[in-house]
Amino acid sequence: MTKRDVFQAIADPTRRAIIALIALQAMTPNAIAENFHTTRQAVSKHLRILSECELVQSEQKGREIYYRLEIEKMKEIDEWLEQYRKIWESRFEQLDVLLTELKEQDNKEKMK
Amino acid sequence: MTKRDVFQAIADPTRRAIIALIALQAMTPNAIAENFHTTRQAVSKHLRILSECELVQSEQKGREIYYRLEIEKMKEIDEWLEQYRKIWESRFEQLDVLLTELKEQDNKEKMK
DNA sequence: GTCAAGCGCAACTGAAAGGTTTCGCAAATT
DNA sequence: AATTTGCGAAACCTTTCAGTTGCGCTTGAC
Repeated sequence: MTKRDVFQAIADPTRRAIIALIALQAMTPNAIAENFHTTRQAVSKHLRILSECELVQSEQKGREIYYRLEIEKMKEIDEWLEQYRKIWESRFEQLDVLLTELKEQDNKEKMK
Repeated sequence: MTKRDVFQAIADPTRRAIIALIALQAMTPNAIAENFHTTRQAVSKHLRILSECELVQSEQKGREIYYRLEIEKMKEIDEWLEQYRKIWESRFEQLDVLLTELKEQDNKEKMK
């Protein structure tokens, strides 16, 4: 019900571990819980939070429920990061220009 | 003192706004607070959290303290995202292959 | 039909988070 | 020297969160 946030979802280390776990193949809550030192219910709660922000989707198979990562949603984080990537890339370019200039200067020195 | 996490730091929307604000130029707590509907003290608390995980660095100038974004630290998020970026890029390639095949098939149809 | 397995949901608990208010300190202003 | 300004830290309050326990529902096995 509460509007969940992707950033809030990935804030918890257990949830990031769950994401990593189901990234390649869908898993059931029990199977996920076996990988941690928590109960199935705790995992279930995390899965609910991940579902609410659409980072995860579930599919019922008999009495089992498989959860899989909605990788598209991860792009949202990537998009947010993009603005800062631009900054550090531009700084790197500036550094690169600086290094190139220094190199050229150094070469001129050697030519003398 | 408490070991802070970058992911926890960016979980709060106010902190993300602060990050965006000081990304291009360092600012004082008061100047930052003017942009939000909170007190300087609240901003100060956020800055402390951002400092603890080294996302932000401060520099004293007289009685003012300027906070600037440590953009290098943002790469940590990018690195975490990298593993998932690989996944969605590989899926895109697979889709691309599929589309190409469909196109070729379509061309063959037209040749008839 | 009976029983076990696999779940989600609700209630409870302790800890942490975000915000406000108050205080004290240091640097600039007068 | 006295005052103002800019700040962090501590105390406090309220809300949220992560985890446990207990319960009830549905599905599959016997």
